[in-house]
This record gives sequence, C-alpha cells and structure tokens, in this order.
Amino acid sequence: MKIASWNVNSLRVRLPQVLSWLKKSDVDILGIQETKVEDGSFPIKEIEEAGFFCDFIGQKTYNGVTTISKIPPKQVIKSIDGKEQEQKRILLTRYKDDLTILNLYVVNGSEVGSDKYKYKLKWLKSVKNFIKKDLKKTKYYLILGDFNIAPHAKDLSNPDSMRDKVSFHPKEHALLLELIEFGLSDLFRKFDQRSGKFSWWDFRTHGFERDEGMRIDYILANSVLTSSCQACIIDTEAREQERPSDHAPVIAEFKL
DNA sequence: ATGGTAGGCGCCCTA
Repeated sequence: MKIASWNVNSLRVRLPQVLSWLKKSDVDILGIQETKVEDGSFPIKEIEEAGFFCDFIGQKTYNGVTTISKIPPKQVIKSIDGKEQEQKRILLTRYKDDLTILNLYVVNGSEVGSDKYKYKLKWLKSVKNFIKKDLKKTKYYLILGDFNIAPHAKDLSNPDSMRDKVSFHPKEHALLLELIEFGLSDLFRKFDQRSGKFSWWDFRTHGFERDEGMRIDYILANSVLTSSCQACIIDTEAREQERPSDHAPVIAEFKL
C-alpha cells in the first residue's frame, strides 16, 4: 500500500503530470494540495477514468485540497468541528480497515507578525485541537500535506538566515511539536537522517537548480502505521519535469 | 531595500 502527498500548485495546470505520475508511482491514495479549483470545475471525469475515486474541497484562485484513492472512502469530512472552512485547506477521509487520512494545506503565513501569520498560528491551533479529538477514532491514522514548516535545521538550506522567519519560527515549531507529541512520527525521518533533503524549492531564486529549498511536505503517522511503514521518499524526479510544481511528492509505503 | 518565477485573475494578489 502506497500513500503520497503532493502540492501541485494548480490542479488544472498539473493534471497531465498528476495522471502520468499516478501510473508511474502506483500509489493507492494521493493527497493533493493547492488545487486552486472550485468544486464545480473539479476534473472528476479525468481522475475517475484513471481509476481513482476523488473527494475535494476547493475555492476560486487559492488553496483547495483533494484526496484521490483506488478504494472509495467510507466517510468524508470537509468541516472542522461542524464549521465550514473559510479557507479550503483540510479534508478528512476514512477507509475500510480503520484507516484515516487527514490531508492538510497549512497556511503559509507570509511574514512573522503579519495578519496572515496570526492566522497561520490560529489555524494550526484549531487543527491541532481537532486532531487531538479525532486521532483515537481509527486504528490507523495518517496526516499528510504541505505543512509550510521546516521542522529542523537540516530541513532547509540556510537555517541561520531563516531563524525566526516564517516556516522556521519557534512558535511554529512549538505547535508542530505538540502535534508530534500526540504520538505521531515524521515517516521520512524514520529512514533518512541526511540534511539537504527538500520537498519545496523557490521558483524565484531558481532554488531547485541551486539545490536550495525546504522540507515542508511530510507524512505523519501514528505508531501502528509507523511500525508498518517500509519506506518513505521524496520523488524529486517530478520536480525535474517541464513546467513543474514548486513541490515534489512524498511517498510512503506500508505493509498492510 | 526586497529582487527573482509561477498561477490565477484581470493590470494585483499569494506563494
């Protein structure tokens, strides 16, 4: 069983890449972030023709998440605590055999101290509270997505200049740690301790060509799933293509 | 003092 996460930075633009990547990678479940597509124009037909079910929550221009899967979910939740999301950033799906996938597109936050940054912290707190309550509902629990936080110094190319900046700030690290302490593991770090392994590279600075980026996309698993995880990699090949997303997919493989 | 690119939208915003 393979489960992956990918911020595609516009599903409409990246759809051909996503469809060919699905064939190549043979994943069973893929959580996608930044679809930037309203529900009414979501490419259901193309994804179903590729052999996947899809659930989605989107909006015009910004944000938007979808989780596509070879088996249909038993339950889909698009709200947090029964409240409609003002920004469409979170999608929960549950499957047979007691598996939950929580797909997150964490707020970017723009700059420390800005209104967007305050919203990032507030959003993270509310999601954390939701997770705390939801985590015990299924035996297998996976949180994947674009977290917009580089967890440690080895997860970004220039930690000293990024210290206390957005995506590498103690307030964000504290919230991430509270999540981890619910009993979750960053699957990539179960297998690979090297520095300089990134999932996102800035277009503006030609970060990919310069090997400068951050590891801000990851897959967090509860202890049962962490034990059954056999591999977790970042597929940088997807970032080498013509007209790529600024993020590469993260793939975890399980014996289930 | 804040460039550079990309996507969506429409001449600017967000990442």
